[in-house]
Amino acid sequence: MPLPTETGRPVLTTNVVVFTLRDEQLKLLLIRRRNPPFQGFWSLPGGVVGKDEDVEANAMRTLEDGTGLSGVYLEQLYTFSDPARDPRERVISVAYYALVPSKRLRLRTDEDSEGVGWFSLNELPELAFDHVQMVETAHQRLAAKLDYSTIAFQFMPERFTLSDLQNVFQIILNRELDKRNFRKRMCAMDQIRQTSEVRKNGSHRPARLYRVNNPHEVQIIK
Amino acid sequence: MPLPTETGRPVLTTNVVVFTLRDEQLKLLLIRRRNPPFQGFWSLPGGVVGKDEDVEANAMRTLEDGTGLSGVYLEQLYTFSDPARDPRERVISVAYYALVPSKRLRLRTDEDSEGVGWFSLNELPELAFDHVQMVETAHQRLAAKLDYSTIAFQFMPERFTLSDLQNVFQIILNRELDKRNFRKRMCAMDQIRQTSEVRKNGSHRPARLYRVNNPHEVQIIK
DNA sequence: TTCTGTTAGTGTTGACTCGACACTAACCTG
DNA sequence: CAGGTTAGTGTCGAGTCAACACTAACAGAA
Repeated sequence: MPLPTETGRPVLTTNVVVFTLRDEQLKLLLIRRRNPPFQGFWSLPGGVVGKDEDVEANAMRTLEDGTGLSGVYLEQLYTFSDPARDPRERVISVAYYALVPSKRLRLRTDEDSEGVGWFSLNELPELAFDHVQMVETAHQRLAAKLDYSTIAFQFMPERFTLSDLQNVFQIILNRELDKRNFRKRMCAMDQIRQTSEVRKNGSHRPARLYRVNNPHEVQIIK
Repeated sequence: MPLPTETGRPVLTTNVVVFTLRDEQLKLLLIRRRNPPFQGFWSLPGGVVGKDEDVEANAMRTLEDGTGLSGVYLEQLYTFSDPARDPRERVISVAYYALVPSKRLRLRTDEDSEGVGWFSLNELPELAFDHVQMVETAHQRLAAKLDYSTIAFQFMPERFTLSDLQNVFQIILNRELDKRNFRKRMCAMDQIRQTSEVRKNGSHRPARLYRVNNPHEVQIIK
């Protein structure tokens, strides 16, 4: 299999679906396109992979440019390769998705003026290219992984309450969960530990704070 | 995001992990490399994606070249992009895996002389590039999907016995299963139907033949 | 014809998992 | 101190899952 000459090679890009939780909603990071095609449309952050650049490293860099964060959870999602997905010419995109705890994001209100914004999954604008498909695929994967991995903890700050955690699950799965069963399940899987601290949060009983045992690992359970 | 000039683009290829079941073993298709690098090593079939070619179509074509079969189950596995995975220059590979029923393959004994062969997963030769990693990833995915999809039926011929089917599961999972529980599970999921035929196979009770309800679909169950 | 070897085919039970369900505890505010 | 709000806790029934042993049907040999 001889390698082809440099002409005739498709363009390789990455895109990253960056999820976070804010205001009781699952949100994702979008960038407004300044140039054609799809000028003015919102799109997923992404970049062109250089000849000697690792694809995942490219996605990570894209993510850091968009959020200012490093060291967050990043996973390859799917490679999108429809020949017509970019009207200009053949562009193949390796899509990733990332989870960031909202506490680590600095909140900016003037995001839109910079052409960067966080959008609720329910209220997405029309997206450029095949990015809707990427978002749907990422959401499905995320919801599926809640069940059989410890991925949900990637959204959590260092200390959190069980109610916080339940909220995360409910938002991603888009349904309510039973409080007692949820707490039983979480404790049974032995991935979080009580701290000695509580959080006083208003005019009601304070909540015990927990922390994740291995915050930087995502384990497959079941 | 302006597209890069044609120089500086990485090469894009596909590789396909083609599984079949033969002689009570899970086997996969390998090709002996005629040229450097890794000259003389066995490797997964693959091809270079042309500028205007769909990646999946390329993988499908690769599969047809290797097996003479079309219309078999093919699924994207992962995109491998380590900058050092090809010693020549930057080559990115979108890996797929495929399942073919052995009944549909014409069996050739002189395969090795053609530089093409079926190898048991337990007795793989040293493989070129990062193809071992592709094989392992594919095997894991396959085993996982047995549990929550109807993928196993892709290995079955049109008519088969429950013992045949149990064998397929046992070989892929590499452990024995309980006959009665297995049969209960298979019948319960309502994906196969009895035929009126039986297979007389030797000096013992003949076995009822079954067929798959939707042979061309792989459904997610659970 | 009968006996033997071989694979096909069939149900029950106990352990465990999972979801439904309601009340008390602790704090703040007025 | 009464009322409002969130935190925190256990039981029971249903369903699922794994373990387990014997009979049925055929071919070939005696």
